[in-house]
Amino acid sequence: MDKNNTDIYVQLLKDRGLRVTPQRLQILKYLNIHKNHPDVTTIFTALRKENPALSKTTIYNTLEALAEHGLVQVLTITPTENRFDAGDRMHHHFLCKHCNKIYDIEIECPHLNRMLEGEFKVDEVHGYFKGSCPSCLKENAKNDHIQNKNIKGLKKDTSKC
Amino acid sequence: MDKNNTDIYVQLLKDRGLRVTPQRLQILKYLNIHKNHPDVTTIFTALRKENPALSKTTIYNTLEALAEHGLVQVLTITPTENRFDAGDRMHHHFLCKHCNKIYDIEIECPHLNRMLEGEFKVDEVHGYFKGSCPSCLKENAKNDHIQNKNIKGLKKDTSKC
DNA sequence: TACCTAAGTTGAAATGATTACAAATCGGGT
DNA sequence: ACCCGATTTGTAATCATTTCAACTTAGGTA
Ligand SMILES: [Mn+2]
Ligand SMILES: [Mn+2]
Ligand SMILES: [Zn+2]
Ligand SMILES: [Zn+2]
Repeated sequence: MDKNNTDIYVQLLKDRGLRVTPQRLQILKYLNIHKNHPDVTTIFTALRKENPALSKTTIYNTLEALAEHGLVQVLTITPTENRFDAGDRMHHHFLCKHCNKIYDIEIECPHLNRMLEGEFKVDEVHGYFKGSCPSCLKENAKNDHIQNKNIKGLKKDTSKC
Repeated sequence: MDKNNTDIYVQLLKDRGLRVTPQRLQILKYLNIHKNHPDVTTIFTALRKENPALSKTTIYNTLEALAEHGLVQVLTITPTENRFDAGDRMHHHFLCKHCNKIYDIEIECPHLNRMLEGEFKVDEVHGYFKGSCPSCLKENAKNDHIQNKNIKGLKKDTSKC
């Protein structure tokens, strides 16, 4: 449960028959501590500080291996780059199209049972919302007061609950 | 209702204050006829045949404009390229990770009301499932019989209903 | 109808994410 | 300590998307 303790990550890898390497431990630990859904470049830039020899290719290779074994999730919520999340617990996500931040959304979902009339074999379930986050809405309201300049695509929501 | 009649697309554009251009009509009609969630290159390759001067940049520009006005949806279901869908009716999608096909999934979803405790302004709701489609499952079973070679990541689903 | 201009289109070049590949290194079993 | 297949690394493709400036056009106006 101690996210800073390397031993648990060693065990997670061993349990899955994956070799234990410093890079895998590094990346696994990073994702479990930083729950802000980083992209490859963000992870790379951060981890390179403690390990200057780290290669970006390793980040790609490692994330692919970890994802294949259910240790990380790949979020395809952005139109451009993949974002990553530790663990395999399904939960919903909200992407703010202004600041590009991804928020965890904890709501009930009847689709979690991962079955679709038995015809498809479902490995992953993703629930994505996109729009404007509270912080950007607030920022926009402030600017509106000063100047009549709206954030692109930011209009009043007229849907009723 | 006649997907081949250009007039309805002209009207859709005019209703939104968008200029009516042959390229926009072409793309709009294409997406309304081909409901297989194509990517930019697929659209480009297809439309180029009837209009050799068409530019890929125009596909990007047009899709962006149409998406902004709710005439098309951008699906970020694949890790690599964006896929597109006509209209703005929300529905779920299934991505087969073997053949890369995207299926429409018609199921009830309680999140369609597009509100999240009033804190976020939700513009889009996406429900994505990923796994193996019936066709690929069948194909895989056949090959398994001949040779003991499994499609990568294709394991038995043990979830109960 | 002829004209004007902002909006749209085009193609080439830049950018950025991801993949391919081959050589160097390393984990873990003997 | 040794060995070998797995992993890491750096470089060079590849591929989707964006930028940009010149050219063209849709649609409003006289
Ligand atoms: Mn998350
Ligand atoms: Mn669809
Ligand atoms: Zn935001
Ligand atoms: Zn398939």
